[in-house]
Amino acid sequence: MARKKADILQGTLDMLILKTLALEPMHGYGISRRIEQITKGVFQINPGSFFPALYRLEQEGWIQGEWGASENKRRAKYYSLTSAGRKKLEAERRNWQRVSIAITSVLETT
Amino acid sequence: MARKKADILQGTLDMLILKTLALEPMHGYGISRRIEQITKGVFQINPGSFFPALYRLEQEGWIQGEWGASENKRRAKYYSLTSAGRKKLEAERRNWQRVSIAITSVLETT
DNA sequence: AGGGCTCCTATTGACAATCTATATGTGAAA
DNA sequence: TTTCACATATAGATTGTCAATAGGAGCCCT
Repeated sequence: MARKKADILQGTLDMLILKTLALEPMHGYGISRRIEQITKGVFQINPGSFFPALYRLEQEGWIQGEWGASENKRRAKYYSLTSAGRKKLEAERRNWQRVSIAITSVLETT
Repeated sequence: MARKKADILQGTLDMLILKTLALEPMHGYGISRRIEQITKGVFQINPGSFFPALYRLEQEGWIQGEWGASENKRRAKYYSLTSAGRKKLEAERRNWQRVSIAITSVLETT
């Protein structure tokens, strides 16, 4: 049985989380659901990938979390983008442009 | 010291190699130089990534190699795309479309 | 003849980001 | 009281990159 293809392009998850938080602060579960919705299910967010990513981003100082309560009255950790995170997002976005253009140029070579 | 950003988006190298071989059979070194040229140096092909990738692709039956001599009379292994490889390339290409559209849709959400 | 350059293939070991699988708790609804 | 959606989290395996290193062989220059 051939192994399933990765859901998420390695390295892009961080950017997607940062971008989602650039719109508004949100708790982890909410971020993941939002990404799934916007991508129409193309990305299935796996908690085993997602929480380490959140942790990573907080460690780097790009987001910061604070415990609170969700709309459904459950305990939830709300994350918001720091100003360093905003810069990081811009850098990631530029890099994505560069890379996706490069890939496209190879694919379109005749 | 922050770790250097990956040159290549993980998972896309295989597609780039398949696409390059879809144009014409070529030896490994030639493939890597060609990708670097087309991407204007955005992708720096690392032999430590590249040769394992070639090996992988041959194992899967998507390309096949044959020893020969290069234009410069050096020993070189020429690879060509198999018909299974052609199908694989199409699948990878479709997947890339899906994924890059999904990422773009997140980045453009306001 | 010797040195250095480009061509061409290759391996080793480390590492980071993903995956699968599993775990725990809580509020609301049936 | 059972079930479901919400919400966070960890352990262990896998995989594809990376950095570093290696070496032979043809060509050119002195």
